[in-house]
Amino acid sequence: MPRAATTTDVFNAIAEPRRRQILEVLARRGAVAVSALVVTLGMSQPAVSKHLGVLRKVGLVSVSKQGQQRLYQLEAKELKRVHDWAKKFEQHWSHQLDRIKQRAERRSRDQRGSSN
Amino acid sequence: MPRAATTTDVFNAIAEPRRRQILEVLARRGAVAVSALVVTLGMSQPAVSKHLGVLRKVGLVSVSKQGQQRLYQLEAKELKRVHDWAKKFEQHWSHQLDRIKQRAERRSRDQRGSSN
DNA sequence: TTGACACATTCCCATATGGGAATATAATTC
DNA sequence: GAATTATATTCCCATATGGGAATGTGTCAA
Repeated sequence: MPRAATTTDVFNAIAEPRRRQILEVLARRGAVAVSALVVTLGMSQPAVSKHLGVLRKVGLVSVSKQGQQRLYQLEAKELKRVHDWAKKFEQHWSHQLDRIKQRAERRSRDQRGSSN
Repeated sequence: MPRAATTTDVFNAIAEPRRRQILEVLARRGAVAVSALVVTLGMSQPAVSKHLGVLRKVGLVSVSKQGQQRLYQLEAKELKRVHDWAKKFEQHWSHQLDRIKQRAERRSRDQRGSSN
């Protein structure tokens, strides 16, 4: 079995850094035309269109026509799914950070006065 | 340029559903041996080992030896990066949900009494 | 030493990729 | 209609994939 298609789901779609970049631009600027993305990202137009196609297939962006332009817009609710998934692990990373902090504190305490 | 390697970063690593599953199991059960994962996930042992290799390369898990077993453990701080990235878009999805709610409320208000 | 076990690695293959180049399509202007 | 502009699609290719099968490696036990 080969790697799953990038259009399989949000997780596969956002694996590509260029596509994450596109989402970030859309988040900042609202509805953006393809040509504007081409300029902003310094990519070829076909490359941008293909990435947008992937993002669209997984529901991360939506399009609307305006004259001969296509305005792409972020559909953030799909990103909430990523957020929610990662959030499951929240207590784990905060616990681990706690442990690191505790160890650091213990070390500095031990250094200040090992005779205590 | 082909697709980036799965070991490139956390985003590429978690694109694979099996690997997300593995992380979830590790989150629930702490330090887990490979053979236990094989049973739990119903995958072949080489498949599990390969996925663990990917997760390890991007720092999502760590290993420790115990006899002939290898115990794998979640390193959650790398997942925090995913969480933080997605969180950037938080206001977007909550705003969008707000707009949906507002529209729904307006509809029901209009239906209850268009004469008001 | 010889097995037996736990795990990692290698070899294989069908398949999807991202990007460039070229081309197609659609809307606008003249 | 013809030329122009904005975008999408197609064709190409080097490359990485996930899984199965087979094999390698390290550790324990007798």
